[in-house]
Amino acid sequence: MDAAIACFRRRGFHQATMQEICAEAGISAGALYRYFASKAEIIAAIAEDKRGERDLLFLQEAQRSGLIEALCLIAGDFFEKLNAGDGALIADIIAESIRDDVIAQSLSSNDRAGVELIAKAIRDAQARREIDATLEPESAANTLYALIEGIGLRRAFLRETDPVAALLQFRAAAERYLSPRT
Amino acid sequence: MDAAIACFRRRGFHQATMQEICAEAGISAGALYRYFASKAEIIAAIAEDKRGERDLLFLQEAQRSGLIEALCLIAGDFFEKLNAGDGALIADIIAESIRDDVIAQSLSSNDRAGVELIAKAIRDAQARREIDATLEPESAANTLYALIEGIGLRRAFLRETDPVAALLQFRAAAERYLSPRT
DNA sequence: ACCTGAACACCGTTCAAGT
DNA sequence: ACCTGAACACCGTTCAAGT
Repeated sequence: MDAAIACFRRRGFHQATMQEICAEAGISAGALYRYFASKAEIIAAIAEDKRGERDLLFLQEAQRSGLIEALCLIAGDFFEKLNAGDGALIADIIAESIRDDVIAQSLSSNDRAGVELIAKAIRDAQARREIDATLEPESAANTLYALIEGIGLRRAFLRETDPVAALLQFRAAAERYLSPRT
Repeated sequence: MDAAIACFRRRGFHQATMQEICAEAGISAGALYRYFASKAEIIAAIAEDKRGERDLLFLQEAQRSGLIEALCLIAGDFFEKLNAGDGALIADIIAESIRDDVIAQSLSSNDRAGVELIAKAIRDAQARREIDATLEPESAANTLYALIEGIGLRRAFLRETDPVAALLQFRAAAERYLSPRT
């Protein structure tokens, strides 16, 4: 899987060949297909593997510095990845997920867990009167996720991937979106 | 190009073959390569062709019903497309744009024109005191675009492509984002 | 039980040959 | 000048043969 990550990052999902991944991993094509049923399944495994240990960090930051700082942690991470050249790969994963039900299912459970985590932090922040109490937590968490991904992909597309500028844009939008109504 | 659209919609960008497009168009492979230098160039031509006549409609709606209704026109259009099954193709186009500088350049000029259009409508709405006057128009236009694309792609990924629900989500977020500060 | 790597089916692209 | 379609180089995947 490390070999596949290296190859995909270097050449993108569709450009990287199974032969290259085999060479990088030091195994034959037959052996690779013993562990992954297809090329698409390799992405699914990679993406699934990427989340997890960040969850704890997020909740800690939400308690210590507030919801928006915690969101900026996630957003900043994502923008760094895009700036490092993973944009096309991320878009490939999205495309592959939209097309393939099996991949979508294996990724969306992970995604829903992330949304639930943010929703929980939103409820905490509402209890602390830090943000608007009339926001529906799940829906707001989803919207914030969409905003992060949308800003990141747009910036990759427009070749404006400076992660600091991207984070400023997200922070400003999130503050407006979350601030209490009058 | 109509043949390519039909094939891409039916099977996706990477799954559709040049042979299929040739058959659908009723020409040979050689003839196709007389008009398009590569498969990637066909997407670029399609995407470039898609905008244009909507611009006038947007400005009229912005004048008649306000900025948010006009934005909902664009967003609704986009969500309809995703619900009709174009999500994977759109993600493919984004991935291809991020990877390929030539495609990115040909698409981004069109994209910038769209952002400029929204920015203009934002300035008008600010003059009418309809929305927050402290928003920077270009940056806000970009953020709204990112929000539309982010919501749409996320919903396609999560298999929740009902365009009415998507539009409600966008409208609520846009209202919060644009409303005057206190 | 697990791996190898040649072979298979198929792809995007080219170009000599036609009209 | 423009088109045809067989041929080329190369891809993801398989499977008989090895260890």
